Amino acid sequence: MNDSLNFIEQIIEEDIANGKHEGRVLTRFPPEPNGYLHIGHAKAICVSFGLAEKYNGATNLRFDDTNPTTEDTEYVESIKKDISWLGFTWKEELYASDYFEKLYQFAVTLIKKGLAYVDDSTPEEIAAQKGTPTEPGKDSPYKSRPIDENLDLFERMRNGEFPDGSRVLRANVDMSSPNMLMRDPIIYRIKHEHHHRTGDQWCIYPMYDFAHGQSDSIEEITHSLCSLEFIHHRPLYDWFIEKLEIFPSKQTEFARMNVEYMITSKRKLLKLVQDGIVTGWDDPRMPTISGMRRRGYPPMAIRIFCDKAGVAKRENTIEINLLEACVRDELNKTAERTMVVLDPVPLTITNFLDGFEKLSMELNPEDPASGHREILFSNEIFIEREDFMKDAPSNYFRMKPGGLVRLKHAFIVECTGFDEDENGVVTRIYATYFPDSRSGSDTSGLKAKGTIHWVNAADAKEAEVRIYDRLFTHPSPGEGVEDFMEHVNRDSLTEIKGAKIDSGMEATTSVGKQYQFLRHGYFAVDQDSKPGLVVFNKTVGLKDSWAKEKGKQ
RNA sequence: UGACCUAUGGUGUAAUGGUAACACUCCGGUUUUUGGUACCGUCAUUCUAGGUUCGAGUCCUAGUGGGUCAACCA
Repeated sequence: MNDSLNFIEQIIEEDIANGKHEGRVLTRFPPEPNGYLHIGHAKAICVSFGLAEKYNGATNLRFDDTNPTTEDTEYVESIKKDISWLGFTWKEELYASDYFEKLYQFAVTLIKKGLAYVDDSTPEEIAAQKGTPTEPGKDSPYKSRPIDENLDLFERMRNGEFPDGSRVLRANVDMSSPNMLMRDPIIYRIKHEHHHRTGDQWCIYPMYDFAHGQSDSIEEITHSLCSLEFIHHRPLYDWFIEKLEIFPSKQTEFARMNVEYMITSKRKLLKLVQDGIVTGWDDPRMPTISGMRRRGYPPMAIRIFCDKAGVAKRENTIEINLLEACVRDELNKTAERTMVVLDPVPLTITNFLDGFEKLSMELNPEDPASGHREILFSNEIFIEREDFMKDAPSNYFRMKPGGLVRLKHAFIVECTGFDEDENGVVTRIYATYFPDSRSGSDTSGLKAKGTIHWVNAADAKEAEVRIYDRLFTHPSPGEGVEDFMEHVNRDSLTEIKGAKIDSGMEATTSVGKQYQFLRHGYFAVDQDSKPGLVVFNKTVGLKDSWAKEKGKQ
């Protein structure tokens, strides 16, 4: 594989070489249970779980549930499902809320050391004290409150004696620091709110900065990997660990992955759902893990994609075609082949008389072990409307009057004519077949430049096929416009009702099963399928060099 | 009038002071009973200017561009 190391791997290998933490590697994935996981989370998961896996370590799944206002158990299950689906296993399932008592004691320790104080200032006053990035802050009038008073007040905060917002606990750091986060950050706030796990046990809750690093430390996380925007938090992360004299977890930041035509903002994703642009969080067009799963992206393709995108510290936007290339690559190896006609036009084989012929179709030419399936051929079949042209250019290798074409897995046929309606729309095509040109035992000596797929009319079933285009018309949705909704592609879904599949194939379908529709692309069976009507989602198309050729004219 | 992060083909990632490499895209070609797959080929004066060095993408200095930081969110 690739023997060069990314910068985090270099750090880890150096730590191992130095015998740090006895060479142990323990990472964590810390989602907040307030939404669904998306492609950006997939990247974070692949980095934290992947690195631990690589260095014989482990990863804890820790829900960062310190804000009861927005969080809910409902999300816990979907997050666990998504991580498992990606193929990762966590060592322990943990919750920051498990540490509320410990965290409270940490805060008491800080107060006793004169490193935290209760502040009675209003939110507006605190904001004013903070200053701006270019101007230093000013000390709060409560900064020098005596330790005993702080201890008493903090305990009374816990006991519920004060209303929401009336007081906070602040770390006593440095209001003149150039790093805004070091300007006496709030570490506890009062919220008389029901928590999804601790119920009404608490009415004060720790802030991110006073929960995350300490949770890492409690679990003895060796490498706490997060995205670049947390880099300013690191001095504070280290400050708490130093002052509390607890296990020295280390935070390392890497750039989050952006993908063309995708958004990962929770607020924007929610807007798409609420406005009915998509049918839900798991709509196959959504960049959520559940959406990609429904669309038919194999988990391994997503993992390989994240891996190929790499790990570094600069802003990046990965091309969507890398993701699609990974999906095709995976599906090419695993998807069962089948012939499906999306836009059917009947073809009559005029010299094939009554009855039918049994033919054998390989399930996957990339995997000889996959075997074969029997299909029927008769004098009445459907072919793809776009596989026939009345007046075709010489570089068109498909069916055209007087031309030869191979019917995949069957025979070479010669087009002898066609019917059309008053609008010039072709309603039926006629051809003769060459009995000695049967696939696998062709002795005809004929050469057909093109091969097209077909479905036998007598046993054809109708299916619904949903074709997806990008959800946005711009690779960076929202860029250069006031509202990202201006870049929504209002035509991202095409529903095809009368596609033709053969009954033998229909019998093999089950929700989630992936197929390659020959010459079209990869499709997955959708959960909306009903008895008698299979619904497919188009996962991704095959590369189409004919479309490219046509586009040149 | 600040601090921090960052700068290598179209995109992303390597090269750890010694011939700028790999993947995807693009373009061209070979093979092909999927216009798929597979395979081959083309595509870069490493942001700028100085400096250190026999030698700099890499180290130093200054500039420039991009990003982040002023939630009782995470």
